[in-house]
Formats: sequence, C-alpha cells, structure tokens
Amino acid sequence: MTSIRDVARLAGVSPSTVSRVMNQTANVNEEKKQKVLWAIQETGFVPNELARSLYKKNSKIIGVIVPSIDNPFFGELARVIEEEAFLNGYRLTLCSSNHNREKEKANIQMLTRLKAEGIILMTNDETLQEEIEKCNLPIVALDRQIASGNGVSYIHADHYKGSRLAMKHLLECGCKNIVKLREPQVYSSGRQRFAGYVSVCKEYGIPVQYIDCQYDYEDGFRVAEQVLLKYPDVDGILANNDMVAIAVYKVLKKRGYRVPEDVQLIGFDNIAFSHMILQELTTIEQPIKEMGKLAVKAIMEYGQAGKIEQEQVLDVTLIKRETTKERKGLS
Amino acid sequence: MTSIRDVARLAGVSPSTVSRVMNQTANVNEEKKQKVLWAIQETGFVPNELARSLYKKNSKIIGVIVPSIDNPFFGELARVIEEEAFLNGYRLTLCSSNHNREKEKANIQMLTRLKAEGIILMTNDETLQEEIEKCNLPIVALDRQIASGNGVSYIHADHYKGSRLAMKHLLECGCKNIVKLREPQVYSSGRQRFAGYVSVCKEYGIPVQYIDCQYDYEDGFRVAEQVLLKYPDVDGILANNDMVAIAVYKVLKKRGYRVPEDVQLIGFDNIAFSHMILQELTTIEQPIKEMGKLAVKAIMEYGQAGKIEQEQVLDVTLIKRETTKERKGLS
DNA sequence: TTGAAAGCGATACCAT
DNA sequence: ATGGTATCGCTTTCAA
Repeated sequence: MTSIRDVARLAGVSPSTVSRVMNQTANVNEEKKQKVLWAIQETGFVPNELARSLYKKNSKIIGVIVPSIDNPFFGELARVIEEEAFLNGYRLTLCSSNHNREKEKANIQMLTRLKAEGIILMTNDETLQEEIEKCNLPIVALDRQIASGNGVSYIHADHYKGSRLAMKHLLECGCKNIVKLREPQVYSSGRQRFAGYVSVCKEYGIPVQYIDCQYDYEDGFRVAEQVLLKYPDVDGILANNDMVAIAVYKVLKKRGYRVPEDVQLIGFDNIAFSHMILQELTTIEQPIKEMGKLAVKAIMEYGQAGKIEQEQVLDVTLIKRETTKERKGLS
Repeated sequence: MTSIRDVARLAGVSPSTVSRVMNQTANVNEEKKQKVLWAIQETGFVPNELARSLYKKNSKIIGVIVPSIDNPFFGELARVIEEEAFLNGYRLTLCSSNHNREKEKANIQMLTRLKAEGIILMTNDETLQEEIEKCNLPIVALDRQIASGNGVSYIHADHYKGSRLAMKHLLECGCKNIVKLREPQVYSSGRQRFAGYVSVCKEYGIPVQYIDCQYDYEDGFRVAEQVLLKYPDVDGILANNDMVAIAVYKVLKKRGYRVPEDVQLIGFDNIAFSHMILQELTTIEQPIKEMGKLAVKAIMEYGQAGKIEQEQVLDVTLIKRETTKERKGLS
C-alpha cells in the first residue's frame, strides 16, 4: 500500500508538497510538480479517503435507510438520491431496515460511528424517537414525519391534497359508490391521505367507507377480495398506493369486472410500473426526483450552514390514464 | 465530538484501557471497567469508525455498482447483498452507473480511495478492463463476465441452460413458430442466452429467427410491434428478460391476441413483478438470493484467505405460470 | 492489569 | 515556494 510518503520520497520532495500538488491547494514549482505527478503515476498512488476524512472531519457519506425495496417507490427514490449525491461528491451508504426496528437502530448506530454527514430516513416506523435524537447527525425524514422534530427535517409530498385530487377525480368520473383502501394510520403519509379522502366525503356529503390495507401488493390482493365481498356494488376504488392498486386491478379483472366501465381505480405514487401494466393506471404522482434532490441538498446545507429546513411539502399531480374515465355532465 | 481520550480522562484511566473495554480485547479490572462503561454512557461516546478503519486497514465497506435500477432485477439483487453484508458486519456503498462509462470509472476510483474491501459489479458494460485491473481491489462480477479475469471472480446464473429450458418448454407447449428476442450481444449473459436458444433450434432442426432487443421495457415495447409485423404467424415469443416480456405482453393484448392461446410468452429472471401482472408470467428463475450471498461471501473470503473463486455458475429453474400452456402429445 | 507511545495516512499550520 | 511537524481518533505493541 503506497502512501503519500512513498511518493514524496520518490519525487524528492516533502509529503506536504505532494499533498499540495494533489489538491491544488497552493502553488508549487512547475518542475517539482511534474516530478510529483510522475511519481504518482509511477507508484500508482491512490490517496486514502479514510485518512483524509479523519483529518478533515467530513466523510462525504450520506446514509440512506429504506424500509425495504419491495415497493419500487423507495428504489426509485434511492436511485435519485444516489445520482444527486454523486453529482455533489458524496457517496451513499445504503441500509435496508426491512421493517425491523432492531436493524434500523443498528443502522443508525453504524452510520453514526461511520461519521456519516447525515441520514435520509424513509423508514415508515415511527417508534424510533430516542435513537434519532441520540445520534446527533442531521436527519432528513423522507415521506415520513417524525414527531418532535429535533433538528430533523421533513420532506414529503402533499398526501392530503393528493387524496383529495384522487377522490374528486373519481367523482368526476361518475362514481357513486366509492371505497377507500385506508392506509396504515401509523404512518403520517397514511393519516394525511386518509384525511384528504374524508374531507372530500364531508364536502360532498358522501358516506365514508373504507377497509384497512397495508402498503404492499400482498395485502392489496387480500383486501381487494374483501372489498368485493363487503361492497358488491362498488364502482370506484381509491387505493392507498400503486402497488396495492396493481393488486386490486388484477383481482378485479380475474373476477370479470371491466375497468373502468364497472369499477374505476386510482393509485398513488406513480411508480414506473403503473404505466407498464395492461391498462395504465390512473394515479397521483409524487415528485420523486425533486424529493430526492431536496433531501440531499438539505443534508449538504446542514454541513455548510449548520441549519436545516424544518418541513417541505411538495406538490402532487393527478395522472389520468386508463383505469378511470371522465363522464360529461357529472361533476 | 467526544473522543476516547475524553472518556479515559473522565474514567480516570488511559485511552488504552477504554479501548480494551470497548473491544473486549483484554482483561480489565472489573472496577475500572465499570467506570469506563459509566463514562461512555455519561459522555455519549461513539467510536469513530474512520479512525479505527485507518489503523486496522479494513473498512468493512463493500462497493456495489449497479447499471441502473430501471430493472428491478438489480434492485432485488442489491437488497439481498445489503442483507447479507449487514449480517456479516459490512456496509454497502451503492453506486449506480447509469450505463455511463465515465461515471462507472469514477465510481471504481472512488471506491478504491475509500479503501472498500471489494466491489460487486453488476454493470453490463464490458469495456472497463483497465479500470478494473488498475484498482487492485477484489472484484466480483455478478451476472456478467469480465474478459481477462485478473483476480476477478465471476458469479452468474446458467443463462445457456435457462434459454434451453425456456425454448424446450415453448416446444412442449406446441409452438410451431417461435421468435426469439435476442439479447444485446455485448453482454456475456446475452451471448449465453442466445446460444442456448440456437442450440435447441439446431437440435430440433428449427429455423433460427430473432429480432434484437435491449434489456429494458421501452425497447421491448418497440420490438414487440416489429415482431408482429415481421412474423405475423408467430405463436411463441422467447423474450430476453421479464421487463421485455411484460412489454410484449401488453402489446399482444392491446392488439387483440390471446395469451397463451394465440401466442405463448416466456420471460427470464423471475423478478417480483412477473407474477403481479394480470396473467402471471412464465419465466426462468435466477437464484437471486444465492447470487447475492455468494458475491458477499467471495469478497469476505478474499479479505481473509487472499484468494477468490474464479467462476461460479448457478442453476436456473423453469417457473410455469399463465403465459404458456402445455399441450399433451406434442413434445 | 495498565499506561506510554508509536503508528495508520493525509492535511495544514508555522517556519524558513 | 517548501519542509517539518502536530494532529485527526483509535489500536496495539512494549514496558512496567
């Protein structure tokens, strides 16, 4: 393992000079510079980031904790974050918590010891207060709220508005008997989405009817059957996210329902797969790209300025596709 | 930032002793031990991994370079790798190369400087020889072959066999006019898959007919149209992977073909989505879990033993689902 | 059992 | 412009 000293020796200069050449941190006599450059080539020297980080007290590491990648939404988010981090000279240490509280704790610990410059949390579990407060790294909660925001920044889409948009769209499509798949209420995203739905019901004097459903495909599959059983006359389903909507779609079709003629269907997230299934899914788009970028930016700013924005709510948009159909004169 | 010295001072012992307590690396007088433990609690001390790594010359970092996460196959692989790495006390630095040669080079460089203990490469570009040879980290190529294997380990599924399995299955299903979507031949996986197909053709005296297709959904969509145009009598399609098969399925249905009655369809990879679409996709399963585990193990073994297995080929299996249908007496 | 001290590899201040 | 040297935080000989 060749070090800066070896290079210095070979070039006949001091380590300081080698450092200066490498980092262009000061002027160096042209001749010596060339010698150093040559010596670096000759030895195949590669600076040790660990040592550099140790001295400079910045690791250029951003920790990312995702709940699990069953849901491509998090995968897409991770990808955006990686891209943005790379552009800014940061690297990304990826941890997946698998909905496992212990593993998540271990991950936060690990990132603290690694001297990560910040953590982007996408985990949906809200029972992690102490861990989060204890580690005093800047934390950005993405798509999730953390109760007593102690130096914790919070970036998320406008779930409330998204749900309202979706619900109103279903109404414009002429649905008379809408069923809501209710998000797990332990997540802030879930509470907000459900509240949006309820608010529209109140406005229009529509009865609130829902069935609880987790955010994943398997549960969507199970719950879809229940919906048809409990509400045989359903003509519109407001799914809690795209993965669930995809499962619901499958059940509907298997049971012989026509979509959107018999039952209209709308998702949430606009993951890539929502337009790959047979009938492209009408859904609410979260600005994934922007969310990822803002998260990285928040952490970088913290490193520089020492402060961090408290909460940022991003806009969502309705993406009309093939699982819903507007009918004239019915809004 | 509290350091080991602060703890030592507070506990009234030397830094060495604190270190010994933390790492249980030697016996320490019980009383002092308790004092140290207390001091750690009191100060909220967290050891600095950077410093530790620097001294111990091992970073416990595994670099993972994926081509892009459009294809969930890589996402699933990354997830398995993370899990296995975590179990063994390693962390994962994730890089996505986006099919960009420059970025990939930069990533390898970066991981070298970071003193990663190894790199798992899933990138499908084969023009990276020099970079790979220059950095002398242990490298594991996953799902991809690297020409002059210089300390490079190679783990991949048996693409050749997989293709043969798929082709034979289509024949057993009674297909008379099969079209192969040919994988990009710059990838070893592509070459092997195509060779498998050709070998079966030869065996059965069937004409080789194919159209070139990238590994992604968009290209699958485009190529599917071409297939129908060029081979209107097609009754079996051997897609190059699941993402493409999903695209093909969509085009077939949109054009009014019945699957599998009119056209049978088979994919490759068995990504999670292959069973989420309306008709579950018949496909060839790659042992994703095993591949990820082996990759991590290979790197760890290198760290310990200094050697690394040269090539490991894993078995694949046919997953019969709903886009093909066996007909009796036709094999 | 314990502490002092010498690194690990790079940086930056302080002289020169 | 350049070199010597202390330093980042931790680990590990080597003595005591």
